[in-house]
Amino acid sequence: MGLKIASWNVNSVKIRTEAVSQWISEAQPDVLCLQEIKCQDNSFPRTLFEDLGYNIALLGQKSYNGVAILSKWPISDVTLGLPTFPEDEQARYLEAVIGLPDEAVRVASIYLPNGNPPDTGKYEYKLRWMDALRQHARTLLTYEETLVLGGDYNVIPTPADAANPAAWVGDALFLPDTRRHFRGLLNLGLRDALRACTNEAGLYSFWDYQAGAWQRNNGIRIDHLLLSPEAAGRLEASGIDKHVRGREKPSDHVPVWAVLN
DNA sequence: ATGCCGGGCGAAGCCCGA
Repeated sequence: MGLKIASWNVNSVKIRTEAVSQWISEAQPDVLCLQEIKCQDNSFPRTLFEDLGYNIALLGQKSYNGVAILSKWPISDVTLGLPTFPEDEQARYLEAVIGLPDEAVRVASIYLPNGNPPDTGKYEYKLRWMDALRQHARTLLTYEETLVLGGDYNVIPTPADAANPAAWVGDALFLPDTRRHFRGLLNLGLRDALRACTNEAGLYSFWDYQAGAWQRNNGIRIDHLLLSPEAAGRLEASGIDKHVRGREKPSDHVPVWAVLN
């Protein structure tokens, strides 16, 4: 069977309760990292997901951001926010240990800042956040655990990850500094799960609501699962559930997933 | 196309996302 770990920016969990429960019922992930839940912990639809058989860890925030981890297995050792960025005021990082019957797997749900427009403090914040993530990931890797850092990285890693890369030149998702910081994560020894399985172009995880981006398949791949060497050695498959974007009231992102043996 | 759609908030219109 394997351990299925997924990540999905749902763009408001309250609006997306039906879509999320439908996908969960079909895809049956063991662990699901959610981003942009856009609600405080006390208004998260907790019982809905508990009834589907999930334990829940939350770092909510009013109106914006907010991350969650759902797990069929027990959750412990929850970390709220990046330990390397304690003054961060935005709910963008949640980490927990998933207790499988005979092992533990560490998982993080990440909502990396967008960073636009690039000539502002928003971009400085993005790069600072990426520095803090790299610093923390370096520590996590010393544990030599099965580790999955899943989330909306707001990074287009390469031109092959955009339908129209020229349109993203100068954008905070694709600037050389952004891509350099992302490579910094990979160069720690983390592996992009999807790219460990395929070099195929045309695989996207986000399509803008505007300008018929979905209808034209004008997408970008910005949601990623980064794996420690221990996790990468167990990787059986990885994919993107593109069809979810074509449903009623979709998020602009779709679920990405990996299966470990 | 530095906002065309679609969220939140809160009850009109602005802030935000990528």
